[in-house]
Amino acid sequence: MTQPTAIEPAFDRLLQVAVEVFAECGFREATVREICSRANVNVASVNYYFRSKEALYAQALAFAFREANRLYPQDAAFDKSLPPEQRLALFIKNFLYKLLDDSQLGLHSKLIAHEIADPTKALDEIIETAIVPQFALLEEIIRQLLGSSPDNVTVQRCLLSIFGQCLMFKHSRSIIDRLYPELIADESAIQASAEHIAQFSLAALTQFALQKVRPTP
Amino acid sequence: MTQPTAIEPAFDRLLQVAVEVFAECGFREATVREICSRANVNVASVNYYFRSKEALYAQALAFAFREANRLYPQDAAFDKSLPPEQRLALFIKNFLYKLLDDSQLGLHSKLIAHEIADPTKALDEIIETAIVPQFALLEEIIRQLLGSSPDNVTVQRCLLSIFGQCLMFKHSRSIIDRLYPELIADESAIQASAEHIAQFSLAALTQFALQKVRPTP
DNA sequence: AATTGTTTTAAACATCTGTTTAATACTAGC
DNA sequence: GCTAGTATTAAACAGATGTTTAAAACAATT
Repeated sequence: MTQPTAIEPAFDRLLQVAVEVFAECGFREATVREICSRANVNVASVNYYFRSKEALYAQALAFAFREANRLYPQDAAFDKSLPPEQRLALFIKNFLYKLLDDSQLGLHSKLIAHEIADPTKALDEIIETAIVPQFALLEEIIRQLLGSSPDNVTVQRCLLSIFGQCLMFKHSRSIIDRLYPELIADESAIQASAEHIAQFSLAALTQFALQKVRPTP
Repeated sequence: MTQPTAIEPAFDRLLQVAVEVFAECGFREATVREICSRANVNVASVNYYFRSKEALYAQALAFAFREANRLYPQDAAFDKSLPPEQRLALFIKNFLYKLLDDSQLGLHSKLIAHEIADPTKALDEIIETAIVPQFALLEEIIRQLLGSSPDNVTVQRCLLSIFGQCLMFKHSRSIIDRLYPELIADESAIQASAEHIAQFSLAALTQFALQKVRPTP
């Protein structure tokens, strides 16, 4: 029971609870009163410590992202000395774990999911700080696997194919929960799902690489 | 300017506008007043013709689904006399077109997208009537391509891989609009994206089929 | 033309929203 | 112990929301 007691200052409690509530409800559905109630704090505190609900949201987003990147860094996939096949598998696994972590951390991806589905002003900054770097890393790995300088749109589409497979588990979670719950039942199931995506994508990419060299004989 | 004039009865105008507004805003964010305003109708009309906002939403959902299935039927992909490769390509193309159609129709997929991201009571019925049949059809095609009775989880994961690639264009539309707008710029770009997904998936599936026959030598 | 049933209307209702205010409680620093 | 700055509180504000009401307008039947 990590209940936010008075031992932590109200500011911190507020920020932490805000991450939770915004992750659950999204910006618009979340209410200041709910946040304050859970943090055992007066309604006026949000406007006292943060300027407004919107400002609190921005700070909560930034906080959640810092935490997520601290716990799920992509540095293994960044290692250029590894073979690209392994880097791809590492990238996908880490990304999926980050997405599906339902502990304190899963909140981060829930925040993004809400933000993507129903963008607020904060989306542009999120894209810059969180999404573009991930895209760039995966793009580099894909180029290594495709070889022989493929055209940009092909790389982009392959990138979306891979991200799409991963994000399916996040954005369509409500469907998977009802139709295929066993695919995300426990950690080993999640790992198996990650390995599937890696195999599936690798198979497609190597096939693409072959076709590139020997274009439709 | 297909502005809803008084020529159509208020009930129909209301239903039509409701689809639009719910598609734009989702159930919770949409307001009865906005719907009535756009339909040139008094606020009380929603509760007069439909019992409540929620009942209006349910009817709007059902209406949009009927329209979508009327304009984008999956009957070509259903044709069992076609080779599975072609059925897969047809399925993906039709599905993606349905998703990305921004005319009167795209509204249908926006409604689902909102519903999946932020489920209401209506989700269960949507899953039954709209999603399960699509899943079943694609599952049948996948089984045909994998051959030799693959285990269920493999089929399920492949299915999610394919749907995930398609849904990426819907659920992460806000990101694609900003980073890769050329991939959905016009009809030919969308068709090319559909063909990419089909090729990508087919490559992976045939590879999987080979591995199944000759398991990791 | 009067009566009936159906639509439409403006107004009000009750509740919830983010935000503000002004008073109170608390906590150093002298 | 008093004071200055900070933190917290209850109450109120102004606006929006879904819903209801009761009166008015309309249409069709007799």
